[in-house]
Amino acid sequence: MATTSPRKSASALWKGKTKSTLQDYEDLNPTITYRHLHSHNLGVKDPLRVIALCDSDAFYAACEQVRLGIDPSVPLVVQQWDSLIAVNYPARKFGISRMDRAKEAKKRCPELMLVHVATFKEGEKEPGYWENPDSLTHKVSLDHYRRESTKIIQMFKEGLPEGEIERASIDEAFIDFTRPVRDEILKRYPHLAQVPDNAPNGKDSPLPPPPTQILWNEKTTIVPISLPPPDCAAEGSGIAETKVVQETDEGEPCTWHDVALSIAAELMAKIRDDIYSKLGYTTSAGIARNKFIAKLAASYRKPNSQSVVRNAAIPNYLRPMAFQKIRYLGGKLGKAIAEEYDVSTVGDLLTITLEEMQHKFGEESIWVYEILRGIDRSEVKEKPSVTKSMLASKNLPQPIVQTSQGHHWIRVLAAELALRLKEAREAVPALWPKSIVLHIRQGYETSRSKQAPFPFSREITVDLVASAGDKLWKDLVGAEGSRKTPFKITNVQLSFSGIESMAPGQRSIEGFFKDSHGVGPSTPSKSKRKREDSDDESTVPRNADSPRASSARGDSADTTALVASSSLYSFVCTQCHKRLTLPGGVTELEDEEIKNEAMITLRQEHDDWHFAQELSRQSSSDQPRLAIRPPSHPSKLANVNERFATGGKKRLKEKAKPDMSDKGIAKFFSKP
DNA sequence: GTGGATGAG
DNA sequence: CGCTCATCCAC
Repeated sequence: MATTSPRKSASALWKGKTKSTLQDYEDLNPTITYRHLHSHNLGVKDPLRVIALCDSDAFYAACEQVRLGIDPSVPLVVQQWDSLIAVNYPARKFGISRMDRAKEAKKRCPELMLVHVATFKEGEKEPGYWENPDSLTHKVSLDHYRRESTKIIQMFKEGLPEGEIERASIDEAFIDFTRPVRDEILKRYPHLAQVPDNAPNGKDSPLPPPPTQILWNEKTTIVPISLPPPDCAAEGSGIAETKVVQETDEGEPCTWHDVALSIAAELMAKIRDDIYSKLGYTTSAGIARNKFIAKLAASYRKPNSQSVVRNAAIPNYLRPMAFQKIRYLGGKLGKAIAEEYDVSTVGDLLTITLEEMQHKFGEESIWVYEILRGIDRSEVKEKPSVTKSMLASKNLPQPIVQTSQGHHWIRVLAAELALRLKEAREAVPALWPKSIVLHIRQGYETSRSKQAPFPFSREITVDLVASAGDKLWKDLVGAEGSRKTPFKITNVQLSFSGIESMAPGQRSIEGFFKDSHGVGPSTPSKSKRKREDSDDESTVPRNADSPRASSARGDSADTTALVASSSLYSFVCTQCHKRLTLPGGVTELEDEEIKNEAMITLRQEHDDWHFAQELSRQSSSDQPRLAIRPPSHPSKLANVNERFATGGKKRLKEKAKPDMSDKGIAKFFSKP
């Protein structure tokens, strides 16, 4: 095979090595063949792979500066209560940092502009920028920043229809330039499209020599090969201005991969320019062969800049770096490694053989081993545009001691969740959280939580969410309250989980009775079976199989109509002609009010069901991409490790696990 | 499915 | 610091 597996070569190479040599980095200078260039599916093994990480400079501060139309040169910070959550670059010149209090900052720079984040307060449906937000009564909202972030991501996608985009956080995205860059290479060097007749090995012949000089984008910094950066995390460390043309750096010949990097740099610069002119945000980007290096490169020079790390520059770039700064090594695992070998830099760890590391930290250490050598095979993978959960959380400077205060905060949190879900539905139709969860933390104790199914509803109101939250609150705190145990709640979190676009026939009226009126437990099997029966039939709503369908009146704006029979709590849907009846457990109740309420709910939920189905039908024809794209996998570390552990292609076998359960790396990613 | 722990930004 | 989000795992 022309494409040699880096994994194989790395592990084969390392038997018994005690000192790192240039050979360690053979992966960094692969031979590139016509097959490589012409192939479309090499993925992470593509030797011409080019990845960028682009992040917004002092994002929250920039959002406020843009929102308020402030001149970008004025020092500005975003505050949350008394502390700072974002400091723009002009303000940093005054020595202001995120750890400062608002008072300190103002003292350092009297002209400083302080903007408080938007907050929710009880009774308001939307967050606002109030005069005197108080942490005792308000809750911060990051909504505006989320929306601005979405705009930026959208511009990446529009500017690069061929590139894969992965939103990494609210202010960062990875971009896979491999495909657009390859297209451009073939356009600029058309002779590469044809394998020459005299090529010794056909498609597996190496490409002809690349150009000896590269015209780097003028706004791009090229990380030098020989001279390692003064500090790995040299954020804004005044590095000399770059030249318009960089010749082959220090005699290191250009490669086709360098050509690829330079094209990516042009594309990246163009998009960043666009983002600035259209949205007003400056960004910093890193461009390199994989996500890991791209991420480091992005902070090589900030703000409003971009940096390229050529493969040849990687060894010296990584060697002096404190490895605990590397993503996923910042926690317990990094600490354990540091202590085990009593070292701190990447260079220190290069002397550790793969076998040694795996013996100590398990099979999966191959991931760390390769990262240290500039290898990172994680993919740039678009994440689902909506997150699977939504959390609104509030720390209570003044602990809650009675339940009435609980209801207050739940209402505030519910308002936020309701708004966010509503907004999310603007993008993805028929979104529905399967559960609602309430977490509380008391003092030092570990937090407890309760969850419950959340009914589908077309209209997400504060009341709906708050009442669900209140029930959970009663479950959690009610016991304590009634026992008259004093409680001090220091944190409250309300969240939606299991958010998905509604699949038809999912949820009906069950939750209403069970949760609102306590009917469920007494007649659980009965009401449950009823529900399922009606669902099963609802799955084929087009079939007008109800004998009484003709009695339905079709002239209403509603899709359903009540049957005028007072003894029977049922109705026939005008759309699917299906009769829906209240569960037995409910009709046996005395309370007319509840039964009427139940009818309304039943009808509303049935309408909602049709509504959701309609929407999901539209969306599936609107966005065929979703069906065509490969399924998104959990990604990240676990899967990367999985692939390594199994040789790159096969599924993970059961047997791999016992080995590392004991002292393996695995335990550092979970609880001890 | 639930509930807790951990980590990143 | 305070807040949001994701993943993993034991139960």
